[in-house]
Amino acid sequence: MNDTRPIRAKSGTNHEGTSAHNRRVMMDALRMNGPLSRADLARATKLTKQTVSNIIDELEQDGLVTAQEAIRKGRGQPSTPFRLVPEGAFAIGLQIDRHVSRAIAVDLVGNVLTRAEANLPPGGPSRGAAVILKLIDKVRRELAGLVAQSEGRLVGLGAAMPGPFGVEVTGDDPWMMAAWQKFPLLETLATGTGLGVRLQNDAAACATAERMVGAAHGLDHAVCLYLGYGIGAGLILGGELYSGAHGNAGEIGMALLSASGSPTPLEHRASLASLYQHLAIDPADPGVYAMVNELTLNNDARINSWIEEAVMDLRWSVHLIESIFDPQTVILCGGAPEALARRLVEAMHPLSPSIADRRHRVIPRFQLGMTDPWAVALGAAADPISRAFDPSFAAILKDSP
Amino acid sequence: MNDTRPIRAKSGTNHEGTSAHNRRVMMDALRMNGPLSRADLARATKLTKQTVSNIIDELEQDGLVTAQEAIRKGRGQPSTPFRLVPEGAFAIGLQIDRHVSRAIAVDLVGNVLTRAEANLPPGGPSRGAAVILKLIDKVRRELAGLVAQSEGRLVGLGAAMPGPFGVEVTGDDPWMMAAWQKFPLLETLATGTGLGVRLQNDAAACATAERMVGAAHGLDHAVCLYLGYGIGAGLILGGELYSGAHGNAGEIGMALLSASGSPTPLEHRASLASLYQHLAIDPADPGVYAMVNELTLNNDARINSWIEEAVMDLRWSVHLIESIFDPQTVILCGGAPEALARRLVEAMHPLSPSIADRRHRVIPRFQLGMTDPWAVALGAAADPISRAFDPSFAAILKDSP
DNA sequence: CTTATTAAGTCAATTGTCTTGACTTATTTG
DNA sequence: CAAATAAGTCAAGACAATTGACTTAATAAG
Repeated sequence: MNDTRPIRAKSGTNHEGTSAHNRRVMMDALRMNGPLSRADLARATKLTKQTVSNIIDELEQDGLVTAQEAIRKGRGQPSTPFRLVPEGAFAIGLQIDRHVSRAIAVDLVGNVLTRAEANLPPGGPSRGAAVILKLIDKVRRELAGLVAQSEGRLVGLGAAMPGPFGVEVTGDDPWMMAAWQKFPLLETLATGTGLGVRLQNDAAACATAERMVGAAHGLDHAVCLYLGYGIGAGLILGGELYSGAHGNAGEIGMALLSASGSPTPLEHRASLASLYQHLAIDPADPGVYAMVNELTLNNDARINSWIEEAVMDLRWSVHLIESIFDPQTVILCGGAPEALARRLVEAMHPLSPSIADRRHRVIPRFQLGMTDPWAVALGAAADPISRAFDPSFAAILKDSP
Repeated sequence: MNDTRPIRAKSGTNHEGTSAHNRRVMMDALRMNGPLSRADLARATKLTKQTVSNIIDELEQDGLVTAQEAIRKGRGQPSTPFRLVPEGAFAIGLQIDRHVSRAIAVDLVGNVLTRAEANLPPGGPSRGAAVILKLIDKVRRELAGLVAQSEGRLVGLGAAMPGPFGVEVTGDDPWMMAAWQKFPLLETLATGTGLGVRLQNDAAACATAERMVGAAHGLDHAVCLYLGYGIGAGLILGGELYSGAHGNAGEIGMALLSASGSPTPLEHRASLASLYQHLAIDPADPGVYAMVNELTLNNDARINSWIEEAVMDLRWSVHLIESIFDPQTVILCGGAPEALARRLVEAMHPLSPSIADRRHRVIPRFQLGMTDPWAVALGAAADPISRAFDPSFAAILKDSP
């Protein structure tokens, strides 16, 4: 019996896993509910007062939470609410887009401290990598200037770029995304910055941002429809970001709009790329965002006709997402100019009847999320924070670090 | 500060959570890899030999694992492999279909011990509930006759029926599924049997079955396309069944086949319902399964024309699933007669090019799973087993029981 | 054939973390 | 001012994993 096949198994856990989880649960409770007393935390987490006291002491010593003024609220000893300390941790987020890269520094609660962007030189990573590293360094030094000892509290670097990953790019590739795909980005960033690095696609990053500080805050099942140069979905399933087997979950842009005839990917119709084509403008022009915004505000006829078309496809997408994921809400977020995004969300009503038409619904089926060119970078930065502090199955297991 | 709003938080954990998790991890490792020695388990789970020894002792005492003969494999003391004891636990599965109900008893490793089916009287649950309870009781007593003390080892009752749940049924409803939807099924089953009961839709049940003993065994990301009277998808995401916010995730049958024009739900074209309509036969006839099977084997022209149409829609579905979920594989399973399912899987090739075309792929993109009218009942029974013994985040937390 | 080496598994003590129950503190109510 | 109530602490205890030395049983090497 030459038994060399690897044994596959989930990892076990031990006391430290327990403790790590409980710490995360405390932080999560404070993030979701605002300041809470130790007694509140004990009730909410089903741990004992004593355990909570010990953990809160630890977190306070680590500079992650702090006590507020005691509150009298009836009989009994006044309670001492604790809250998260924003300066308790920082993370850097990096967005690599087709012709621009953005870096951002955020704190524990998602405040943006500093940010910077740079145009990416043509030619892909061969020259772009250096630009990116410089950009990260700039943001990092600015952060260090703003906050003493920020370096020691940097929990990681999150990167986001358009997906899909691990697939040969076929067809035209004006922005050298194929080259970026092949480039050892994670290694370059890790060695270049000395930080832990993770990569996700831009839709997933947006979902992470919406979950930390946006419309998906506190929701365990939400889908973010990211309308950017392409279109994708970021999936919050069961309280965690879902990435699929190869990090490509949510690539709804590839979904085909009909089963027969000449199948058109959603992306060819509902995406900024299709809008640019419709308007016959150059997407590489740095002024497109403002231009589209203004055209939208001016009720431009070509924009309107595109919206009319796109809305049909977006309604279809929302219906599809609701049927397949059964989420609490669908959020439109990401790279579209704000005025356009608003118009789209308005124009979507009425939505197609779906399984999501529930009688006692309180959260809207479809809503507008962040419309900010920085949303992806913010989400990229939110990822390391989330990995470091949010409760998750993986964090309990022994093989996570 | 009248603070009566509920505080939402994840629950903490303690020693028992740790221990429960580690027990589950052991069982899971044995299920996935076959018999393993304590030393193997220690390496695989990253726990110490000593811890593994203790846990295995416990599991052995509980009758869940047992030692096999020692194996000499080189230097050193021979190892003693342990394996799961099938008779260590049992569960009952119940399928409520449109005109028939099936009950099944399975053991810890998914062996079917006994099963029975009964036609459901017309009129929905008012008369059907009694039939179902009698059916469960029959299977339960047969199980007790086969295995001494099976009652004490029954971990629960799993029920499966067509979804979606919590939605008004509109349109025609020949099988009173609306009445079943409103009926307090869980309560009736729980009080009628004294067992813990959970409900899922039939596609989810199939996925659970495929994961325990079928094509999804050992996979963490798999989607089961369930072709039955309707069509749905059972989702294994991140190693666990995903049900969405309201238990309706995977209702792909409602997905629309085109974004514009007159949108047709997938279900209207790719489902046995559509086949029956195409063949102009009565789906309530208990002989349909055999009839369709025979027609398929006889290369019937009407079947072939339906297949030709359906395959286009199924290709679209697989492409959609791959784009959105990025799974390791897609499995066709469930209620279609075996010959038909085989023909469909063959006819699906070549699949539409998708993100799932990876260079070093070993698991097929699309494959045939269980084609057995009992698959849904089996999956229903697998669910309590999985809940009782598989590692999961929920099992670690304090509020799970 | 003897000894070294290797690996599986056990024993007993230790450590880390949560729990328990009694106690202290601070406030409101009557 | 005493009783009631709630927050929070203290110290001991319980539980489960870890540690390191030890035992057992096999093969390999000289």
